[in-house]
Amino acid sequence: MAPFVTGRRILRAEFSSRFVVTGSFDDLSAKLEGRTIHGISRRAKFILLDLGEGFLSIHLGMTGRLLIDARPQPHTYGFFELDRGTLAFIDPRQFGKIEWSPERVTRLGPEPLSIPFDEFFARLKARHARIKPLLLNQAFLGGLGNIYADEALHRAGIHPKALASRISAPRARKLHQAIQQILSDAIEHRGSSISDYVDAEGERGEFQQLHGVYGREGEPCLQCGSTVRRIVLGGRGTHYCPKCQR
DNA sequence: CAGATCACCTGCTTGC
DNA sequence: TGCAAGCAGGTGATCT
Repeated sequence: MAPFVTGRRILRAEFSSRFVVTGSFDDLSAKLEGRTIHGISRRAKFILLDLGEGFLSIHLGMTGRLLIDARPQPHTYGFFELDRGTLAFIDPRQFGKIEWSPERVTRLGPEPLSIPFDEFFARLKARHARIKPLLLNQAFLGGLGNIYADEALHRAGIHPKALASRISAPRARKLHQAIQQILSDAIEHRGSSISDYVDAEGERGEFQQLHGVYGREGEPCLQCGSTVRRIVLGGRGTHYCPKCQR
């Protein structure tokens, strides 16, 4: 998306969901219209448009899409007309968020792809919590979601209910590597498209075909052949191999 | 503080 | 065929 939006001016911005945009639509439009997009970046799961004196934060939630030059379609709750082209935010469930310079972006934990092992291990040791829900806690680590938490734990051979503070250094090392590997691999395959996710051009990802446990309840573990199980942990579906993950 | 439950939404799948 | 229940990639409030 960077080559498409960098240096573009926002001519018009329109919003239409009280759930996606909290506060006044007109106030947000007024903040955006006429500004130039200096750059685009990512912090955890937030897409950030750098607008000079502030930034626009876009979170895709579960079903959000941010599309370049999309055709008109239902559930479009944010629409940006640029000096060249358009951006559309589409989100059927409206769990996504569009916000102006929100505080919450500053309260996120370290980036999983750049946190050093020593810091990761120290943070683990400080927590009396089960590892799976902890990995999903965005204040602990910013950016892991349900799919990649399950996949990373599977690659590392760690049970999702393991207590974070009791994970040994060698196993923490494996987990740290597994998290970085799974994210790198997923990015290389352009993400996991289970039902809704597409990139800015509307293209689906392919990584869902390489999931080891996520969405594979009742199927054999590709490592050992045991049956993949699904439990609920912290309110989230959790997939793991009972033999590989102790 | 950990963790469970619920709530915010729509839409698809499953089971009766 | 129809309908209700269950489930979904996220996050945050509230209660125990």
